[in-house]
Amino acid sequence: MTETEFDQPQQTTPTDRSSGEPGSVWLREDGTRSRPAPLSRERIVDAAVTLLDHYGTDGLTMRRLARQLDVTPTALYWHVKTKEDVLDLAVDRIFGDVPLPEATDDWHHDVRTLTRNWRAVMHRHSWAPSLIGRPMLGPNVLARTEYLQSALVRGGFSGLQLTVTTRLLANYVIGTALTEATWHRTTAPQPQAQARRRITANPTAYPTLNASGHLDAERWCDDDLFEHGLNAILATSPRRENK
Amino acid sequence: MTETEFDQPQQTTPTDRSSGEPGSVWLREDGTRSRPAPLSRERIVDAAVTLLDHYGTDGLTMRRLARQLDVTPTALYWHVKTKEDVLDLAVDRIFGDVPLPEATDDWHHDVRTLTRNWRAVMHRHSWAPSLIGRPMLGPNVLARTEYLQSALVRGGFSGLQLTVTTRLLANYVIGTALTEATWHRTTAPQPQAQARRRITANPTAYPTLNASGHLDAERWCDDDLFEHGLNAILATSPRRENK
DNA sequence: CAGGTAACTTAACGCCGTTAAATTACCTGT
DNA sequence: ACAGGTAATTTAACGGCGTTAAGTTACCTG
Repeated sequence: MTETEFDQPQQTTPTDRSSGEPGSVWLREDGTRSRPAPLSRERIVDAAVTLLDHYGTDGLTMRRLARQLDVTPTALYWHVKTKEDVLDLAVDRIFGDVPLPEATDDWHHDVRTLTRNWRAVMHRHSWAPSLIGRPMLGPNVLARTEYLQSALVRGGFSGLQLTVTTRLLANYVIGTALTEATWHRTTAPQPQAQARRRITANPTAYPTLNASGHLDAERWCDDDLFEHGLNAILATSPRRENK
Repeated sequence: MTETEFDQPQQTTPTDRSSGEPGSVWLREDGTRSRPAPLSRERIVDAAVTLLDHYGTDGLTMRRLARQLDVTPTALYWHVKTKEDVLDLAVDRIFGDVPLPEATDDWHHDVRTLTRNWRAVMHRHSWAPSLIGRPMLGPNVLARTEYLQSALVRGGFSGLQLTVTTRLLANYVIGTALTEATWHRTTAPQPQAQARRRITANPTAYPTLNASGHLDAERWCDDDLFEHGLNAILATSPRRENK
């Protein structure tokens, strides 16, 4: 970072601080990656995702983020208005990692592939699901919604049923990712064992849980359970055109 | 205000302090009831829920919590090991507010009522959904799961399908509550309008979203959408015994 | 080479969660 | 009645946090 003398591209700043026209933030498409390391919104978000993956939500700190970028904490505030911005951008960033498969004539397959990819990304960044509790309005999020709805339209959905099924699918994925991430992050076997003990200790209070094999966590894997739930949703198709 | 707790004397404490024997804190010998209002775990959780309802997740502070209880911040740490404990207890507390309706012979109706109540509680405490990203092992949470699964068993579910449908329903409710709480808490019309503008500005990027009426947020109310999604799930029953 | 602005640093404020030690309140046994 | 012990709370303090205001440097332009 010592060679700062000869770089002329000087991209226009991506920050519309405090009064710029909205949306200009997302529009930047410049490909000036010849720059060594001047610090930019993208680099900040990249580092943020790295830290989040590594240390979790509580582990992301403006100070730690700055240290990782060899910069003073306050330097971040030139490119970003607040820490919440960083989180919003990080969420949308990983949504951009969800591959949108090419649309086929089998819309069932398309929906399955999209939701599978979506859940996989959430699973890879287990901090993300609980952060979805914030306005999901980034371009990557919107692109995913667009893809999902277009597939459903191809499947014959429209009107009320289209909206219902879109939300049903999205909320199922989100809820699944949230609970799975929680359970997976609870590496400590202690609370799980405690809960199990509490259930088995009170067979009168939890008769069904004891009898249904709900406790055998390893009985079925999460992937299969998710897939079956997805099939159940898709079985409510308005028509039976494909497949 | 309303003392709805104090039952379930046999349940062991969900959090044991300092790796000691579990339950020592909760373990209430009947003789120690004479104290007027000294500060207890219950009072702490009550105040925490109040603060969360009023100020949101970020508004809950150990110091503010203590101030509300006319106590020094550090006094809380006698009854609670950490702030995370408070959050866990608060989540389980509001789960206790979900009424478990009396089981009827119409299991569809029972499931609908339970999930409706569940979603209503989440809607009343909009901070809760994003906090579900933590081990949900409290007694109230387990009671709700027990009720849901018993209803499904009555409906003829078993084995894999039972687990699949349980998760499908639970994750649908959780995801719905999370997204709805998010959207509802975003009182600021600015970001919503921004997103809408971005969608309408790029009709080629978001053709379906523009054509499907996805933008007309007021076209259908959330309650109806949730209910229809629920019906779609319940339509995948294994048998058609009731209704 | 002067000036202006973009990018970053220095310094500081107030709040946060949490610990350790000191202090008070309360019950019990003699 | 009083000594002693334990339960409950306070006093004091530490380090880290997000963020702001003001100062400083780097760099492009004229």
